[in-house]
Amino acid sequence: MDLRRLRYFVAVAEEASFNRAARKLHMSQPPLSNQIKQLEKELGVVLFERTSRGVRVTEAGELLLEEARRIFVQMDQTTRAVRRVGNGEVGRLTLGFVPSASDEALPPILNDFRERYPEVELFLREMRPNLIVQRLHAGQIDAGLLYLPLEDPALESECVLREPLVLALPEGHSLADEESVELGALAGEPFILPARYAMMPGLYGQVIEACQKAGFSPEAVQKDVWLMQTIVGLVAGGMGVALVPASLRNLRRRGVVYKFVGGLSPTVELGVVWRREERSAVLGSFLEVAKHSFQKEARDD
Amino acid sequence: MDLRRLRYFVAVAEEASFNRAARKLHMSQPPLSNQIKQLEKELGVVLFERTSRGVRVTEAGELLLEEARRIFVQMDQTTRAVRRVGNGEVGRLTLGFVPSASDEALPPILNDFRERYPEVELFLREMRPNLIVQRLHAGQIDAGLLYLPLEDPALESECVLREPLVLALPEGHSLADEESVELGALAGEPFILPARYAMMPGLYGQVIEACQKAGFSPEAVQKDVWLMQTIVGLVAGGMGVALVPASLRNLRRRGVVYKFVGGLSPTVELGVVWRREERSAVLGSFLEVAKHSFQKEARDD
DNA sequence: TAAAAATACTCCATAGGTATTTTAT
DNA sequence: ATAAAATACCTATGGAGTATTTTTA
Repeated sequence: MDLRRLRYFVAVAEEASFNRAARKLHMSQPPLSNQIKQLEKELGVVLFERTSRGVRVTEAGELLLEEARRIFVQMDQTTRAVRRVGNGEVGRLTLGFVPSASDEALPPILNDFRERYPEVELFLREMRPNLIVQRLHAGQIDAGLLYLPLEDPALESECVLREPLVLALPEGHSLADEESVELGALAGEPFILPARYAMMPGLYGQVIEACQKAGFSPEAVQKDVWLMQTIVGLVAGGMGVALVPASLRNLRRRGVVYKFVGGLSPTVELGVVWRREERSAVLGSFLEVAKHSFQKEARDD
Repeated sequence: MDLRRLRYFVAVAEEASFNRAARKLHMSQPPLSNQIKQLEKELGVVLFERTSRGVRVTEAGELLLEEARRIFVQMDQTTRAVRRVGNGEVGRLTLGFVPSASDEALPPILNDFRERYPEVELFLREMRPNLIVQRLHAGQIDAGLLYLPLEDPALESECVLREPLVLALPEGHSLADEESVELGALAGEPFILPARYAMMPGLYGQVIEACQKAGFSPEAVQKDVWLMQTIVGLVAGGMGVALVPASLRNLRRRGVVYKFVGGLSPTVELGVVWRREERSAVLGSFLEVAKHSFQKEARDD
């Protein structure tokens, strides 16, 4: 019993006439009669009482009519629902992110995403970058937000926010009054360095690279500091200097001044990461929004 | 989205492989791939992630799989239900019958019918023959049980019980001691006659006809008596004699004796009546049982 | 390279069209 | 006599088959 015949049946039943139903179905009457006859044969049941001025459904036809309508609304609802899931308009998505992401990058992404895809359930989990990678592999999160680059063939990433590194100095520091500081002037200064993770140069890599380009290796007075807040705290305590993402300036803290780095200032990229082979539609939706909101940010600069 | 494609989809999803699914569906792999592709195109949604060692449903596919299964059970239940209604195994039927029918004819019919079609709701209404005809025309009852014949082109009837007419005499009557009575001997006797209805000779017609064949017209001391019990009561009261269906002998009443009529005894037919153009399946079931139970009765004689 | 899916084509079954007949009012 | 459904026959779309190529682990 296929749906075309069921459609034909409903049309004939509703029009109480093969001719009218055929017209409504944009076909001629004979094949319609044929299809109904085949449906009746298949069911082993007479569905219509044929009279000379039309047609009337039998009791069995009455039942089939009701059920057919029910089946059609179910089919319709199913197609809609499947399309919505397929287009990533509905579903769930778990996102892991490093705390710094919530300063600048995350809020606009979340706003845009919630507006465009209100029926996607979003689960947010703050975590360390290495955990993000691990959980991505395990399929426990669908996307991550962390500092690029990332050397992992199974993962793909794209920049969401590019920001300059700025120098964080203790208030009383000798360079604290300069307008801009050359990175080379920091050779020999005690540095507070962010955490480094295997296979993920990330922020640590950018800081080291920037110093090396300026001709020196930073002297680590403290390393593997996980939270940016902590780094800034240590700077405020006079333990040393640090290179931090510019958005950290939002974190105004007594005893710390931020200085732009002279010359071609080093930058760091916060990016979204996902499993390369993952094809889920909600992820697609999320990535679309994330990339789009990056371009918007870029234009705002 | 037609059901064949949905079936194919379910098979592929369950087997997690186009090849295995094709084998299970008794078809080759390429057209199966085609059908799935067309389904995906129609929905605008990717249903499978194709890998080199098989296939895995996407999130949208997962949803479609669930819904497809639901649709299939619904289709299945619908076909079953429609078949049952179409075969007259389920439904409702209202039957009108004259009181005499409940003596002999009705009980075995009802027993057989309830046994074979336990899911047909049966409504029974005792009524006069003219009402039976009227209600049949009005569609308020589906079948009737009354004394034949019936001259009505819109109705069809069939005999369910043929019984001889017997003579009911008051106990003290001069013929009460005879073994068998010739009908001719009743000429001039005061007769109690059953009711007559327009277009329905019925019992009245048979009595008159029997007497006429015996060479006389019955002398009506009382006519248009509706209930057989009343006729027998009047006989017991000595008001006259009557010809009644043999099953009335079940009604043993003081002051009445029943005598077989000699020669070729007149008979009367109780029959089932229905609208000629009515094609309902439950009616078919009922008529089948009613006719069958008549043949059984006939064999039992 | 081996296993599975995709592509390219060929064929035929069947849905649909046209012409006509049958049926019932 | 007329209107509607059934029948007969024809055409063509599209589903299914075979052979082959592409893809990925």
